[in-house]
Amino acid sequence: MSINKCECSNCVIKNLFVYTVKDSDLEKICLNKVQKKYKKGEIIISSEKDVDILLCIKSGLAKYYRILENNKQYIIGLVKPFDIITYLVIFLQKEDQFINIAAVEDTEVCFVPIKEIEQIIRTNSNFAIDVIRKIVQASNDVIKRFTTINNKNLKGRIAWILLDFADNIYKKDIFELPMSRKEIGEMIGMTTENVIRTLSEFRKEKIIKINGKEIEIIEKNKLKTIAQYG
Amino acid sequence: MSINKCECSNCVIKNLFVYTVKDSDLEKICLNKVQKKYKKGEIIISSEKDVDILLCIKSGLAKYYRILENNKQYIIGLVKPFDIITYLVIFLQKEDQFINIAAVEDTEVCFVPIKEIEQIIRTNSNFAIDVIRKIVQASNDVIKRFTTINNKNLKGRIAWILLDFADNIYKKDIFELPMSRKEIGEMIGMTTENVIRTLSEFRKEKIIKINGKEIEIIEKNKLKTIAQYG
DNA sequence: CGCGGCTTTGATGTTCATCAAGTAAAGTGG
DNA sequence: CCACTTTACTTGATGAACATCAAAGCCGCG
Repeated sequence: MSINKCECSNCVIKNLFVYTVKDSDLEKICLNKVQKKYKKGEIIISSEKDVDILLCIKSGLAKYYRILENNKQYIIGLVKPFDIITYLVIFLQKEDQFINIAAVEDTEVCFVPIKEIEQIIRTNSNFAIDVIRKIVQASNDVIKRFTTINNKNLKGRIAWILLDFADNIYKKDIFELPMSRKEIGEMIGMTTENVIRTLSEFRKEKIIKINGKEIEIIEKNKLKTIAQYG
Repeated sequence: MSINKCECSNCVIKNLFVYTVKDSDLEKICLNKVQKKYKKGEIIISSEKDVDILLCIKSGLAKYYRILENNKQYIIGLVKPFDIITYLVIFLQKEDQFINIAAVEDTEVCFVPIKEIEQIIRTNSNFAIDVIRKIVQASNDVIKRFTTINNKNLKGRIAWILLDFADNIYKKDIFELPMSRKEIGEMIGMTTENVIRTLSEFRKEKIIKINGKEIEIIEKNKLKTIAQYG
């Protein structure tokens, strides 16, 4: 992890803060924000600490997850560049906070102290409404993913997540899987062996090509059908 | 469904609106709120309509659920008296809104137009922060439930939900199950037959007594163990 | 009184987790 | 840089957990 003050003039984050934020507020945010780099695997937010920052991804990929009693990870979702990843955790009491966030790829994030954000919420009502909107949206995304995945068999789950990577994360039909087979299993509720087995089946059926971490989707329509009816 | 203006002087809802709400705001809320009664099974919020109200349960019990492509219900959670049940849906665009809410028991709810709430959010920053806090809390509850349930086997799931009814909903170890075996299955991801089978096993092992919809928990500690390790 | 939905139990088969064992890849320390 | 260790990946065999199918009793309701 390394810390740098960032160059606000060309900051990608600015575009994120909705137009409801006044220029003067933006200045304040930018003055106090800090940019950090995390290597693949490093923990960004731990469930053991208070979350006193709003955290936005500039590049890379992160996962948010829960550690269960049996010490297994349950990956709740991924967070990609330009997402603000601590929305679902802000203003939570420390004792209620069970979510961890870690870098899945090398990741650059931008910190803004919650105090700053709270100040803007308090003085700019448009921003307050907008924050609520975004939190509700994020929460609904999670609920939708869970209810979707839980109703699919193993083939359906793998098909679904491959399409998710292709369409929502990488916007390409050929991409490097950012996570291990184990982590994929932890995200869609299946064992490592079955993740591998199912990927292999898709390869044998020539629906995808596999080269280590690289996946190429060949027959997207078949994949869609499997994702839908599987 | 029947509509009545309610008696605000003895309104249980008042106590819900956090102390951050000024008396004058409370007046405004109370002037515009409407109380409705729903019979068991009636739909309170449909995913096909914009949600323009904040909705609080005064008595009874409601479920929020998604209808999946295969036309099955997925029950995301239950909402009990004094909970505000539309937090997770407010300010969502109609096209993103997939959650339905229906009465599980005869239910009395209190409506406040979102416009009113928005007005208070805009003028009372403490209230705005408090709304965010509550939304985040509600969203975390859902995530926690999903990740917990998904990691349990069938016995563990039934044990867990029985304890949930006893400890969080009814606060008694003897209670009437508010829902059918089918609905319970739809909430914890198992078939109706297996809900019944598992309940029967618990009965045979004398962990619970069953009399139709009435459940009495006899061996709570055993149930807790099963819920934890199952 | 009869119909449809809810409940219950048993029998059967499929899906999936677990176990085992081996190969490949990626870190690690001398 | 190479031997070493660990971690990730892969395939097959086995059994357990769970869904599905079937059949019958029960209850509420028009």
